[in-house]
Amino acid sequence: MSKIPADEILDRMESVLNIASDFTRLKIMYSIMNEEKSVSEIVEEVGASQSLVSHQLSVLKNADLVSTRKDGTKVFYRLADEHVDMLLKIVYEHVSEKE
Amino acid sequence: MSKIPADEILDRMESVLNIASDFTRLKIMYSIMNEEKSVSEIVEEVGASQSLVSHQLSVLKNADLVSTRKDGTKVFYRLADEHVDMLLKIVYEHVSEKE
DNA sequence: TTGATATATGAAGAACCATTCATATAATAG
DNA sequence: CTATTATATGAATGGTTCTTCATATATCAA
Repeated sequence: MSKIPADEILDRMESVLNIASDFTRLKIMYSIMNEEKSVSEIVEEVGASQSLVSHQLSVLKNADLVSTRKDGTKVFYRLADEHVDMLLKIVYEHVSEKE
Repeated sequence: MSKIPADEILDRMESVLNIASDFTRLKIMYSIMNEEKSVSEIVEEVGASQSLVSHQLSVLKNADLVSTRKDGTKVFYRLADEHVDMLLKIVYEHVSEKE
């Protein structure tokens, strides 16, 4: 009989899920799943415009789904923690199991 | 070096995440997390209008996040599978760990 | 059939968001 | 300092969606 969480928690959950639920952002998260990458590397791998990738990286950063490291003119992004990995894996499994 | 999944998979992942990312739908999913409930029970526990709950239940159903059982005039809803549970738990943990 | 209860649905409006385009900032090399 | 490379950001737009209101359908009792 698990109670419904407090509104504040639900709001934060809604925010995280909503931010994860975007085609470009999903691609970005997969791109940096196992190794950090610079913005330009992500742009190339994801195949979206520099502006769009940068916008979406800032959205992901604000939601604490990714974190950054700066080195010279480059900024390297990586997934924030293992929850993000697990989130992607579970959803991947869920949609893969449908016939 | 996990590759980015195919567009079709990403589309489905986007859809599942997007549908999970709603305040009312999160409340509904928590409401039926451990036991199936009828629509009217869900309406009462969630504290939203009958119309809104019904609309959102149909959204959840179409996305295969919940499944149903009919008994007389009542319709009982439950979470579709253990992935939905896990999804909620992981996101809950993620947002709870922030200071 | 009539009434009551349970659930579903169509339409409409307000709010929100992804993407593009143009431009700005930052860091480094020469 | 200037040029270049790397990244970020503001504005605008087109599209989407949550919610409400009103109404419809369905099941059962009497």
